[in-house]
Amino acid sequence: MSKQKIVLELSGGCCTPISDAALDPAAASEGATVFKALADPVRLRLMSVIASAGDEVCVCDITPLFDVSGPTISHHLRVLREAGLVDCQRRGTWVYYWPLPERLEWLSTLLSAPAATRTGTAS
Amino acid sequence: MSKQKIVLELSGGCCTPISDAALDPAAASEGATVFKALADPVRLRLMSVIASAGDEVCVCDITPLFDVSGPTISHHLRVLREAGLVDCQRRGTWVYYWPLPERLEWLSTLLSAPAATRTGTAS
DNA sequence: TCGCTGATTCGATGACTGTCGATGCAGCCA
DNA sequence: TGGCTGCATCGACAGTCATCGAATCAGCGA
Repeated sequence: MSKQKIVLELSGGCCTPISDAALDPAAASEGATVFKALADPVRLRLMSVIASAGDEVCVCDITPLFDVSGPTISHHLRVLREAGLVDCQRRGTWVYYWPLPERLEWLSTLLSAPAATRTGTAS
Repeated sequence: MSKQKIVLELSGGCCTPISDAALDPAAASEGATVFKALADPVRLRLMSVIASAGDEVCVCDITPLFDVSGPTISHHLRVLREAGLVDCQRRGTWVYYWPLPERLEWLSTLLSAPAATRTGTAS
């Protein structure tokens, strides 16, 4: 749970018709949403901080690492949360965040073999 | 640097300071740029079409697959090109695009183990 | 209960981005 | 050479996003 191994392989198929192997628009839209969540330096670092911690991280430990205001951090964390990349829980005064690795794995799959997602991408 | 199979581990240690394992801002900025290039449904499908073809693809074969105008396709292709995800060459009347897998591999690395990039990109 | 701290939400704003039509450039063919 | 086709670039515009300060909510301790 706090440690996982990811093995991925790039596939370089050579004979599949492009219109057949390509991502369908629905999967592309969902994928783009998740990529968009990581398409910001602050959010990418946030994700990195949370993921590399291996365990849950308190917001109060995250905020001082960045040069933006608290509300901005909160906004970015929400984007990551809505993208399914992290989840959080309030415990007393503090709020803790932890990564959801499945989503990252799904992204890796999308990157390595876009065609593979055609058969099952229902969220 | 260009391996075809990637095996990585998220650091599950309980004692690593998060600020130590996290992506440095420079790497985060570069990563965000590439993610941003994929953070659009049209571009993600474009990338998928080009990557899944396994070979170079003519723009004239790409354009009819999408519901946007030619200039828009051209714009998105340029974004992918500037992100280092694809490259192109004019051959006679037509322009051909092909994928640059190294960049996708680099992204996969970033996704699987953000901390791993410290050894290569730390200032 | 009251005040304090931590985190989120709200509203506003400046900057960026996706899209289009018009235009320009490169190459082919009659 | 002149006309045609394919693709890129330009300029404009509407929509989205990152960011902030102010306000609000949740929980703790005196």
